[in-house]
Amino acid sequence: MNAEKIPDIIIGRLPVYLRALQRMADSGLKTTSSQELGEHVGISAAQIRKDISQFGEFGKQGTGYSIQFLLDKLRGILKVDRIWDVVLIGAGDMGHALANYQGFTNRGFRIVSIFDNDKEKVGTMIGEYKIEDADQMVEKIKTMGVKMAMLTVPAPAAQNVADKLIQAGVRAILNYAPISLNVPNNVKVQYIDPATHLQRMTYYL
Amino acid sequence: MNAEKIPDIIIGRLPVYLRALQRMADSGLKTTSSQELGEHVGISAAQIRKDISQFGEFGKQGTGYSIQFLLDKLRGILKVDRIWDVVLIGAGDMGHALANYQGFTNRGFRIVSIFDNDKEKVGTMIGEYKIEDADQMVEKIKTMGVKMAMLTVPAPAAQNVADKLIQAGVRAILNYAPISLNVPNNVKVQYIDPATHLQRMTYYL
DNA sequence: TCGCCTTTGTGAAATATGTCCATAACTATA
DNA sequence: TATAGTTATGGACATATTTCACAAAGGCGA
Repeated sequence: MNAEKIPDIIIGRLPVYLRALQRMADSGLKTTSSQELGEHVGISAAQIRKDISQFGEFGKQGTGYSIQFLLDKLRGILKVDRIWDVVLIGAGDMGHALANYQGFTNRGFRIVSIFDNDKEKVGTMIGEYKIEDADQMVEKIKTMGVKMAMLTVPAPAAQNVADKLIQAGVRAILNYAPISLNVPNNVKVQYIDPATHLQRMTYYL
Repeated sequence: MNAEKIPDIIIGRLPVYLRALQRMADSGLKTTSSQELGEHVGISAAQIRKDISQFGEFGKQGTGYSIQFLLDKLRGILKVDRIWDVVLIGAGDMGHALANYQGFTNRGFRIVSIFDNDKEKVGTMIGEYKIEDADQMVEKIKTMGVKMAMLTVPAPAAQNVADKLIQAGVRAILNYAPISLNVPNNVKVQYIDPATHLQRMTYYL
């Protein structure tokens, strides 16, 4: 119905719905149902309906959901109906992979700067980006007003860099360093650590 | 008390504890408490105690936990007290970054083969690995008996490759392709999609 | 228009997860 | 040995999340 307090776990599923709906739209479909969407993303139809109904009545009985309408609504809810500037810290292998990744732009994000503290790397190019000096990171982030960062520095440096990012005004960090970050309540962190993800599956093997 | 049926959500936290404990051990600490560990990983002490106590009485009242003992126990529970062979499918930028990543070996994993379907790439090297032909993927995986795979192919190819992996006996997939995979119940998938992770945070900005 | 089919939205019930707290166990100190 | 200070354990309690099941609404064909 309305947006009192939406649990984070629901927010976490919306990007998955969004991704699946985008694929359906791309393949020319116009409508879908909670049943069909659920089969695509591996989530029960009831849960999808409940999740969506938190934000309004977006479906039609007997018909299901208009894909384009639902896409627009979800993008609005997640605030990816705009382009977010993101900075990338760390120009190692992972930094290169992210800098070259073509999948950000049509999903609401744009890398605006890449920083590294290795003076050898500063000034060199990654694709269209010139690597900037980490010494100027805080000032530049403040100037640009960037709120999101991707962190691909070595683990021992990560907390220190995160502190600086937060000081510079960053409020959301996608952390590739294999370490838990200590951040204030008003800062969000998402963790990507392949070894951790693999370890989460071995239990079941 | 014991291992009747451990919720997946608990299994998911164990690798995080493991990672933090490993860091503590590396810095020379011998014991820790649920309180201290919780501060490191951002989880309440009560929850950590409850999680750990699912598997046995690993702590000592008044003292806390022996870091080395708890490390051993967690590794045993997660079955990362051994080395798992992993295949990497897709030799793009992300595949390169993973192939060069040094963080797998001391956390229980070893990349044993890299496959790509681009004949131009087959035979070329990534570090110490020679890229192999995807046509022979199924057979080779079967021969090696590999149970885990990392998937870094383009989204349109991912489901098809996943089907082949499963046919070859793979039971756990770390999926970097931005698409939900349809897999049988006895196969585990973990998703890594930077755009999805970023979209999970914009809601709060 | 009238049935019949489909599908949503949603309270209620069922599960699952997280927190609290009383108790017991251990350390350290005197 | 006694006492004070820590800390794990585990059961009770509180919250959160998921599933169920059904009324209501829309589509479609006769």
